[in-house]
Amino acid sequence: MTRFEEIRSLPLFAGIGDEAFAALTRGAYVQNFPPAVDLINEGETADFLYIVASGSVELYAGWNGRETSVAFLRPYDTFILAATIKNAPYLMSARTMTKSRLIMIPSENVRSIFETDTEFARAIVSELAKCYRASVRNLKNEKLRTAVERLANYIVKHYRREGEDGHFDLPVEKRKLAARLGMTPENLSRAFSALKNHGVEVEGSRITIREPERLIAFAKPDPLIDKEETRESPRAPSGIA
Amino acid sequence: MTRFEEIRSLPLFAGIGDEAFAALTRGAYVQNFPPAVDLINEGETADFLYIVASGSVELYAGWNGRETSVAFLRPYDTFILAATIKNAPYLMSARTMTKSRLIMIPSENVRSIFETDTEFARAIVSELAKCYRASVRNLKNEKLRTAVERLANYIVKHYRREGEDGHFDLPVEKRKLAARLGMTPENLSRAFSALKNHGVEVEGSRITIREPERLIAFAKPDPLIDKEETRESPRAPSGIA
DNA sequence: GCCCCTGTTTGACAAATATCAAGCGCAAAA
DNA sequence: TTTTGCGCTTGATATTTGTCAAACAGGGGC
Repeated sequence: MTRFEEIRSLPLFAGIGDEAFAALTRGAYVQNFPPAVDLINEGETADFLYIVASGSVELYAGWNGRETSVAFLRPYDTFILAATIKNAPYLMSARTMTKSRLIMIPSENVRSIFETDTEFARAIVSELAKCYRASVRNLKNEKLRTAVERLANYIVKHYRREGEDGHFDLPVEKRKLAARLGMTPENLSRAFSALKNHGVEVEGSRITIREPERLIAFAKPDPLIDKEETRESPRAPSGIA
Repeated sequence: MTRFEEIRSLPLFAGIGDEAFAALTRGAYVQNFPPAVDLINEGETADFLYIVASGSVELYAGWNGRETSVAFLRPYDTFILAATIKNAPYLMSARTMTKSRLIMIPSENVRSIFETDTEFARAIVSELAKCYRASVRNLKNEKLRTAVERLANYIVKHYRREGEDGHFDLPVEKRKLAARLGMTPENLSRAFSALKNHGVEVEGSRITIREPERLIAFAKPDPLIDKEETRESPRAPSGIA
């Protein structure tokens, strides 16, 4: 029994042995953070692999005075895995969005247990592939869709996730959502207005989908862009012999 | 000695044993393709891992009648690694750009050798991390920069790669470059014009950088967006004790 | 050498998105 | 309750990017 019991059963660790898990968490931290705390900055080198145990974390990046959000993370997402593995500088910064509990595992441990534990190696690869594919989806979303279309698909995704009873609350400030969707807050405001014509109503952070069919007809969600992937790699295609 | 001698020394295979390499290439193909041949389509499932042995390949994706280029590959890039590992559908399509020779390794082999060969596992992870990071750079480039800025940085990158003697030839059609940089051909044309004010001259596919300092001052290249990464993961930070 | 095809450029215009400034509204602090 | 602050919205406008159509240019086949 360790401080890290809560992550022991995560897909990333479920398959590995007790000694390997102990070695992995040696020198690891569990730490609580208030909202809006900077965790890492792009350009720094990767000393830890992070796991979100509770709360939420924003990955973002900047250039030439501009800034954009790349991802919103929830339990039990990991971040900075690629930089950890390559022992390379972070490409993104991270900050807490809400009060959060994070688990920090020394990069060195990740690299060395990777060598000795095949199950862990497989889990790492699967997690990495998941992150990579998420990034490709993100890129397609950005390059192939307009701002209104991105918002429409964001709403469809949450509509499906949070029960399809026709409404949900935005989990983040609108300004952050705007950055995540690659637009300005003003433009997001107008995009919400535009979606009134497609059966969406907004009141503060409460989103009501009056006519799901119309919204979906407009958004044209595509599994190759919008589907959320699990970390677990299927050993065989499900459903097909 | 096998048909696959030419890839035996690639970083991806260099560290693995002869038997493992033989097992990996069992059932593999080397195949020549003319230009503009469709290789795979997004949504299909991954039967092979591809390696570009010669020529060049375009990764692209479409949605709702639109299409965009995601990457241009050269020897000895791999593609579709993440889908191979997760046994999941491709998120991108691929076609040859020029006459190309491709090596195709059955996904099943990749997955099974991954289990038994630690060196191969490490190489796979490193390759995957490289692709992931490239995708993040791609996304930052797209979200943080205007069309003209993306073009300027593209030129700076090639200026540095192809010898800094002040000129180089575009390796692809302008229409494809436009798609890669996330704009229309017409807009690319105008972006080239705009760069005349920053020391760049264009004549057909010949790019001449008259005033590199001015171009670079405008482009503001950033290693966290524009640097090209090697697949090899450093075992320790170089230069620092 | 000439023609045709295709890719590129240019121009005029429209749509999408950003910017700047002001006003609004709600919630926390006084 | 009132005030204040901050995030959000709205309006006016500028910039960026896309669309459509036409002109242009160069290379391959005849």
